[in-house]
Amino acid sequence: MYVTIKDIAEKLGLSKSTVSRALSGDYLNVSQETVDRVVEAAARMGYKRNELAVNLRKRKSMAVGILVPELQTAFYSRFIAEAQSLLQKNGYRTIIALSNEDTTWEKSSFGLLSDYRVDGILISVCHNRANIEDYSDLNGKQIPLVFFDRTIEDLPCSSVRSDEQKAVLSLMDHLIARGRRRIVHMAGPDYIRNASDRYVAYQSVLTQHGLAFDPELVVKAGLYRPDGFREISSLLRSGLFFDAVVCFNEMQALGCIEALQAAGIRVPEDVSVASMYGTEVSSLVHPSITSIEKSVLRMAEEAVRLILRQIANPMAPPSEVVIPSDVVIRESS
Amino acid sequence: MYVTIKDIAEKLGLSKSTVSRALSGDYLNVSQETVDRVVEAAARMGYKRNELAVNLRKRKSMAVGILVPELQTAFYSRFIAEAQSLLQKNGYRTIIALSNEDTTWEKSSFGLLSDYRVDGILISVCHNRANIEDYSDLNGKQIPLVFFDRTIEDLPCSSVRSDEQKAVLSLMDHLIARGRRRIVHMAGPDYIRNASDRYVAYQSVLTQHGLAFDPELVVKAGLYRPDGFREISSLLRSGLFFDAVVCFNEMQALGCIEALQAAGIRVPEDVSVASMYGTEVSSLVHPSITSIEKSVLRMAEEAVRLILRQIANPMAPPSEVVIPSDVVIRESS
DNA sequence: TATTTTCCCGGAAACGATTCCGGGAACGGT
DNA sequence: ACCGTTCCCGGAATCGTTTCCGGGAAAATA
Repeated sequence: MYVTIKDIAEKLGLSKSTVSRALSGDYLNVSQETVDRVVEAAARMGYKRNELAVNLRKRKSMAVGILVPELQTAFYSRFIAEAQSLLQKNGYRTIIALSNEDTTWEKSSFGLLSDYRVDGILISVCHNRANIEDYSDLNGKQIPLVFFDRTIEDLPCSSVRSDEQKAVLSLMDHLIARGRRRIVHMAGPDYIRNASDRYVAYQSVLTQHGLAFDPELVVKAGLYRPDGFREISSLLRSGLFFDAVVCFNEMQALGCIEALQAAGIRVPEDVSVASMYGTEVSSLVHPSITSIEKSVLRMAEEAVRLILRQIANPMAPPSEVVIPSDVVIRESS
Repeated sequence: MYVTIKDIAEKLGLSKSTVSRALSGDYLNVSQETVDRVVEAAARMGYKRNELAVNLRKRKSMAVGILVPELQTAFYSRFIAEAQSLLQKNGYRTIIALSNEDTTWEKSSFGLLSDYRVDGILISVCHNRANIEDYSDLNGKQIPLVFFDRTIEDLPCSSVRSDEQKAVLSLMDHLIARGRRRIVHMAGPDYIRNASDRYVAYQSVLTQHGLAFDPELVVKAGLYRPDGFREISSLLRSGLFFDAVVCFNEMQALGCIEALQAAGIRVPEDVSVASMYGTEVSSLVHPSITSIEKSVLRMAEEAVRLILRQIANPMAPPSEVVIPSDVVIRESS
């Protein structure tokens, strides 16, 4: 079915070794004439290298995997595009795999990547994860890992994330400057590093500004639109006073705004809403949502740099890179 | 580094063959006791099958590739999720690859997939494609192909697409029922089957309803937000009268609406806007956009069904599946 | 001319699995 | 006691490639 190196060798009366050398550009050990003949024959016969065999033999693949939880969020699709193009410049190909925010899927996708013996993996962990044991398993496979965006604590791996602390700081500074005093913090799952970082920052900003910390203003919510809607609705029913909300993400913020508007509360006149990390959707909806912009490009650059370093020297100590991000003020605040 | 079948064999004093059989569940040719020993040892030693070797030996990979132009559009990310889960149910894994709407990328991604000897590929072609020759090349590789959503004409491959004709029909029926008479048709690139289908349908609907066909109402536009904005702006400047616009996609529609509103024209009171194929963004923006909903699930189902059939029997004649889609009426019309 | 170096190339062993083939042991039937 | 089955298992080939090793011929040096 496929034409192999052996076919070429037989047709040309050469050995497999020579053909392989000619094709791989080992110009020291094969005459120019032979190279020409082989290359010509290969092209004519429609030869295509079997990467499976190459990888098996070389025990590596010149490919890195990118494992993301989902693709709906523009951040991930952009990251993939950027990282892919950077990796390609360095001679690496990419295999994209999904975890669908699910532990089992994640494991199986990781399996796919390691089965194909990728030389490294860029991974953003899925949300509904119970423990980090599996990740140390993954890490135990000796395959270079770089966590990005959603990172895991206490794992001796390199990671790239955005500066959650500073992001929260800027966002809250902005709100406080607008005269807001009672700011609701919608927390995310706390095994995600980002989430805990934000929570810490939230508290420290309050004390910095001499504002009281009210635990009732901290609500744990799911990550999607209905979650935001539900939490804010129940908060409103409870009669608690608040004048601003900082959400975990855009969709949550959307739900918040809908809940507020449904209750006849004006945004941003009565209550300001802001989102950590928004995509273009933030600017499309009405009112458009004040949010933090992650620098996809820089994160991709760092992640690629780190994985390449790790591949080149697996013993290199892991490093954590933190990327600053900007707050974009829009109508909702 | 990795523990192999040979390691297990040596540790247990068995041959590689026996270990392989025990592990692959060939219970006829190996005693239960040996199976148990092998399985136990494999688990204890952390054995992981090298799929590369298996695929090399079996000459197939039990993997199918999904090649999409981009991931920003929710349609593709959803399609991938659906198709992936269906394929998994059938024992296939998936490799996702991107073309980034670029011919060169597409070729290289296709190369990646065929290098890895995937058993089949689901592909949605990229837009800025000059000719279809490359696709016949791809087809010549003897690897089963199924085109989905964006299909190519005149290629002996199976394909799955939505019913553009009927979609245009429903959308225009709706607009005409609303009293619209001069409907602008924003055309897409005509080498894409979807686009030409729509154009034909546009014309036939007009004659069906006894409306005049005005070539000036047909504008060729790019596929993104600024394109919609630009085209409608220039149309407005030209002074041509129209009371409705049917866009190629959601982003284009968004641009249209912005252009109209910028000119002080009300949507939908003065001009209705509708989009072929919208995602949730259509429902989030204000005014929300009337659009056609493609049935991602059904398309994924059909695509997977076709590729599996083609893999099982490469000689099976190609078939074209057309999937109906629904019009969702929102504020913009 | 004899010896060393250089230049190409072939043979063979890997890489890690599957699978065909055949053979020894145990077992039942005559 | 002999033969035919059945049950397990090992040996070896195979998938397509790379790469180490070594060898023969030509070229360069002594």
